[in-house]
Amino acid sequence: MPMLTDPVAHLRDAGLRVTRPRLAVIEVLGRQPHADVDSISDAARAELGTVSTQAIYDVLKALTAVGLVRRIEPAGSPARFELRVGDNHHHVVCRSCGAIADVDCAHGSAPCLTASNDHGFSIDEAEVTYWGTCPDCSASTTSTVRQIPEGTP
Amino acid sequence: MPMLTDPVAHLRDAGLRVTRPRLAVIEVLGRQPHADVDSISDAARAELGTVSTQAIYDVLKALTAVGLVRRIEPAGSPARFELRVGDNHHHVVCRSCGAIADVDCAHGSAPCLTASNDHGFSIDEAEVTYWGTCPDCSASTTSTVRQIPEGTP
DNA sequence: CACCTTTTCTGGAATCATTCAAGAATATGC
DNA sequence: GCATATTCTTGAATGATTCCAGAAAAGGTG
Repeated sequence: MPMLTDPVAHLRDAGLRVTRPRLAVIEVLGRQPHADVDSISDAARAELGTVSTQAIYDVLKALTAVGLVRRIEPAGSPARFELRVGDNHHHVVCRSCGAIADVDCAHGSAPCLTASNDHGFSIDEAEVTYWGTCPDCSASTTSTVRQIPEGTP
Repeated sequence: MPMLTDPVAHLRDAGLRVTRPRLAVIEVLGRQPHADVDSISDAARAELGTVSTQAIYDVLKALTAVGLVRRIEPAGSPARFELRVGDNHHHVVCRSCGAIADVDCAHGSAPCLTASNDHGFSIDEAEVTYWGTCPDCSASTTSTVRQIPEGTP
């Protein structure tokens, strides 16, 4: 992962000051991709002892603005963040537990960007969200939805 | 638009009671696709005289649950709703003004659903959001950002 | 057609994520 | 080392959405 080799250098390259909260956030995102603000705060606090929620929001905004971090926001779930990796990947979101995983689009590096360039919009990005059920949730909900315990005849 | 021929029948078919707020919401969505809750409330109130915000939310939830209405939620914007049409279309969202337009995916009726079925998720829907600039915003921001009116030499 | 049950609507308050504001602390260039 | 611009802290505000309990209305039934 070229992204994590030197967070300090990456911050400097982006013209951002190197601060402890920023390094902590980057470090956390390296370990937990798709984390939400809450998880990031918790993990960062575990590392630094204390960080304000504002600082986390500000850091994420700054990192997102320079493109070091990417913000994803699946419907119905708070914003999540991931280290920006060069490749053009998308996400699968679990309908029941909200888990997110990366998915490389089947069409190579520039998937689906060829919308029938409708309505005069100039399109610069195609974001694909796959909705489904994650392995864990599939396992616990065998076929249809049945809450009745096994032993009930 | 087969969807609008008889809202009453559609409600009945879906097993929902026919109430004035529901008819109003459907009627409004027929005229303003991609409306947010606020616009829907306003338009519905203009028609019925008075409707509580709750009623609007409840109606939208009920209609969405039975599939008569589809909820879309582009990042950074409140939820928007559209009458569920059978075809599998996607949306272009304008980055500066938030305008939304429908886009038929270039791949026919089941676009991009062929994600490299990663991580064991069972995928049932692919949602594509195109991000760009709408004609109006493109026009007012000619090349770089310039607010200077045309007549200024 | 009147009645009864279920579902829906009203009004008000609560929640969650996110943002705003003003001052204190800190990183960086000279 | 110091000055200054940027970043972090604390505390409160905002906006969308949901929860709650009671009043009203819809639709099937006798």
